[in-house]
This record gives sequence, C-alpha cells and structure tokens, in this order.
Amino acid sequence: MPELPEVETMIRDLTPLVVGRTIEGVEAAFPGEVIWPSFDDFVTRVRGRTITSLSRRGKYAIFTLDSGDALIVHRGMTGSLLLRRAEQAMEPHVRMVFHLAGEDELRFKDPRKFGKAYVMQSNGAERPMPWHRMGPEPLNSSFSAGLLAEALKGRRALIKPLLLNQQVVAGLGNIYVDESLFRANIHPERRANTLTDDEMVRLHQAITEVLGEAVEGRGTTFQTYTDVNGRAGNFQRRLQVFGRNGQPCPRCGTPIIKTRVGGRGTYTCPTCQRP
DNA sequence: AAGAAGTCCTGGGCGC
DNA sequence: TGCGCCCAGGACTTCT
Repeated sequence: MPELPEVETMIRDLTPLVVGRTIEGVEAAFPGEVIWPSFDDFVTRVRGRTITSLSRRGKYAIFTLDSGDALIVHRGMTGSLLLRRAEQAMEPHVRMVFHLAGEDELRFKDPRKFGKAYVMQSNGAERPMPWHRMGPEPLNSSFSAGLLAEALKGRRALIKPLLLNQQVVAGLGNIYVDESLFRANIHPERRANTLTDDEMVRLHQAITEVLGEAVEGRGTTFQTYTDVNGRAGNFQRRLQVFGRNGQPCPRCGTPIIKTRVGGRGTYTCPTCQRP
C-alpha cells in the first residue's frame, strides 16, 4: 500500500532519472485510470513534453511538465511505477506506459486498478487540484501537535478513521496509522475529542517519527509494493504491530491482535493500547 | 456538517 | 484437484 514514505521514495529515486527527459508517447491497455481530462486529451497534453521537476503532495506524485501542466499519478493500493528499458519483457497488469526519449519507459503497473492519473494546469486554474482539501504535510517543519489538535478539534469520530482521512493529515494509510497509534499508546477506537493534550503531543511525535524512519528505510514492502527498480523497501522489518497478529508486542510481550476498525484491518497491542 | 456505510477492482488464499 | 467464495484497502459517493 503506497503511503507517504513509499511515494516519497519513488520521487527521490525517479528525480535524477527522469527530470529533463521528454515523454514521446503514452499507451494505455486500460485508459480508465485517467480521471482528467479525456484519455485523448491526456495523451495530447503529455506527448512531446519534457519533465522539469518531480514533487509530492500526500500520496500524489507530481511530474511538472515544461508546458505548465502537471502530470499527477496516484498509485492507489497496488500501483507501482517502474522504469524499464523498452526491450525488457512487459510485466503483467501494466495499465499505462510512458515512452521516454531514448530507450526507457515508465510503466504504471496496477493489478487492482485503484490508481489514478490526471493532467491539469499546475496553477489550479483549470480545476481544483486533487489535493485541494488535503490536510497538512506531516513531514513539513510546520506540522506541530497544535496543528494536529486543530485538525481534530471538535471531531467525535474514531481516531483511526480520522487519521486515514487525507483532509485531516496528508499521506497516512493503514500501515502507518496503526504503527503511529501503537507508538503513541493510543487505542484506534478512541474518540478524537477525548484525546488529552499529552496524547495529542505523543501522537504528533509518533506520526513524524514513524514516517521519518519509514522514508529513511525506503518504505514498507507488504504484499505488492516495490520501488522503481522493482526492489522491496526495508521498513517492514521495523513494523511493530502491522501484520504481526499473534506475535509478541515489542514493548510488553502481549500477543498483537487483529481487529476491524472502521472496516479496516487493525493491529494493536491489547495491553499497551487501552480503549 | 459530520459520520458511517457502500462501492470499485482483481489476485491470492482458503475451504470444501 | 479444482472450483468458487471472500478478503485486502484508498478514496470517492451515498445515506442519515
């Protein structure tokens, strides 16, 4: 599941490889992942353009083009962008291919078709950017416990679904929410408006630490995620609760349990995280 | 407005 | 052995 650290890793890997290069053509075995504009217009606006920079907002990868357009890719749950030589055998489930000048191509592999692609003016004049309602970037220095408290102020919903809501904080997904809540000793079914100031500080610190360490570790490979070269990340070795049901809590030894919170598989330590 | 539930999609795991 | 059911979840839509 590509979350903030996996997208950040991809951006860092791809930047030196594709900035300054021209996209000569686009092919789609499944054009349905292009959300805006029509697929034909998408191709017209991407073809012949040179990539001037790469950036990230939440889980969105942004390729800025020399036309002033932004090519925006969201990898959904199972999507990966792979940089391959054109002659290399095609992987299964490649939905879209961006042919670069030279013999390289960017392949958007996405088995479950949850990915999305857009081309729109970078300045937002054409239509609101996909992230226009998105919450603060948790790795920006401006993200503080106070800002987190502000985003959660007056909210009575369960803390876990709120943290998964990109309008509250950008970039968190199921893995890093569970890891952050464990690290902060907070039960995922606590109502957000019952968190104390101290818990808000711990949660803020846990989120920034977990995401920072995961970026450092080049992301988590769980089931399908790989980097642009098809290699696994490293952070799965450092997961403390996610995917570890039945295994001892690294803090107290109690077996980790798997439950359902807000319809999502959720891993907690029943001793360290009290309701 | 906010919260909760439903929806999309398909490979893989599991039960019979 | 092989078939078919069901699960996984990011973000959007629908409903209450």
